[in-house]
Amino acid sequence: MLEQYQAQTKCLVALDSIIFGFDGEELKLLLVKRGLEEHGDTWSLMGGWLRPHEDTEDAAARILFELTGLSDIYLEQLQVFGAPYRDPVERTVSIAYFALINVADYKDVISHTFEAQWFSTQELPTLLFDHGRMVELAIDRLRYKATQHPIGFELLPDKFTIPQLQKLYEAIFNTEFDKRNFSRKILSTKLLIKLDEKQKGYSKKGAYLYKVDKDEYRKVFDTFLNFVPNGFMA
Amino acid sequence: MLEQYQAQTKCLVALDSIIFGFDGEELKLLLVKRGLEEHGDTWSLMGGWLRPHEDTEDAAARILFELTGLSDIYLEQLQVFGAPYRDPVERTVSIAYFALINVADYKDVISHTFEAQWFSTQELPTLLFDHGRMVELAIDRLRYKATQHPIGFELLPDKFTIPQLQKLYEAIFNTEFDKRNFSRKILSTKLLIKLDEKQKGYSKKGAYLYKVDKDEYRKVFDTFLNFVPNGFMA
DNA sequence: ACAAAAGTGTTCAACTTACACCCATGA
DNA sequence: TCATGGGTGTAAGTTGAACACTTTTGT
Repeated sequence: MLEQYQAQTKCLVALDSIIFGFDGEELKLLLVKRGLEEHGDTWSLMGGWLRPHEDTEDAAARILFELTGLSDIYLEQLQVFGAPYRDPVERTVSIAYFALINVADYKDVISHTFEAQWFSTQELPTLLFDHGRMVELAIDRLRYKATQHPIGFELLPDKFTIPQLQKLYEAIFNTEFDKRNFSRKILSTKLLIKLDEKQKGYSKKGAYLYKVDKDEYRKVFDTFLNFVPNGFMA
Repeated sequence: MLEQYQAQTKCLVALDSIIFGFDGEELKLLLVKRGLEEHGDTWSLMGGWLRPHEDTEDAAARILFELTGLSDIYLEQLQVFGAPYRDPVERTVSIAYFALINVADYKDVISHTFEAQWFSTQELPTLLFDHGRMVELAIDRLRYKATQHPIGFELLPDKFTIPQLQKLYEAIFNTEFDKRNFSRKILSTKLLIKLDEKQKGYSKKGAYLYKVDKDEYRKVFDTFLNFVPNGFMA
């Protein structure tokens, strides 16, 4: 009975993360250049190996922490990449994740094993293996997701202004929105709480700061799939 | 340099498919009871092992073919399930896929290694390992997807009627729609071509048969992510 | 005083929803 | 002839898109 298990081939399991950040103007990706010993000086996604007794989600979070020093961040499984020769050294199945982090939180956490750098999603270098395809897919998925879920907040600091949020969505979709319509729509979700402070410095007038109503936010997220929807069909 | 690879642990990689079907009334799942030697008489998803030089997508399609005799069917990666002890026998990472098949095409392809049976999604048996969670996730995903993509056609025969399609969507969302609004909306997509035939037998009057405009269908699918959308944001 | 960004309202078109009656046919 | 399911139109409400001016304040 258990010979069925013995007879099967085993694979290395890697976890690679597409790490999105937003600097106020552009959507960015955090890429690493691994030490020379490994894959020369090709930029690649942040990745690592699954440990023997580790959950795959936990492993992705661990690896992300090792690079950025950040924990408790938005991390979603993207897809498995399992072409047989994707890694020429040895058969490896890679589970790709995408992460949304607030660039301001990522304050020069220096990784000693990796050289890390933010790249604009508009001009990325050539990436290792199939990492380029992973990135394309992740951008599509981020867009898809952002149309349906109020996911964008994950990329901003705790307090932010509506113009900042608009810039973020404009960067995600690579387009422009009308600010009157944008603010009306965003406020109609009731997910934002207006604070008494204004952000100063960026503009002369200053803009009101908002924070996310976390309870509402979670509610929207969890109940999202239980409705009868109105996209293509309903 | 390559010791990095040697030092890593390897896992078994399984592929498990959630196979959806529609019988005209209910949304169904095809489950199998593996031979007694293996996991007793617990119902489970159709699954198998990744072969040494096989792409993961190909493997999922192969396993599906082995059970159903069907090829070239809708198959989408759902998620990896990688909890360390999910399979008590040996560490196995499972890639879950969901498949949409037209029940009428699956005409008693008898699997000699497996006992297979359709179950209503409303009353499923207890499933092996974490297969129950996979199923829940797959149903959510099918709903999500069906709101955005005209994916439902995959579950119907080549020629179908609008009332049939409506029943299908009602089964997917477990709700009811107004038939006037439904047909207006479905026809507004321009994805259906009305045929000159009527389906007889089911109703006295008979209903017009339609087929999918495959070119349009592909177009919609491929371009779907390139628009600026109107869900939560845009 | 002026430049730069923030904030706010209205109108029109498109879409969504709710709702009811006649049609064709087989039994 | 009647029971069953198929097919169609309209009005009201809601939502989305387009559009311009006033406010604040740092320089």
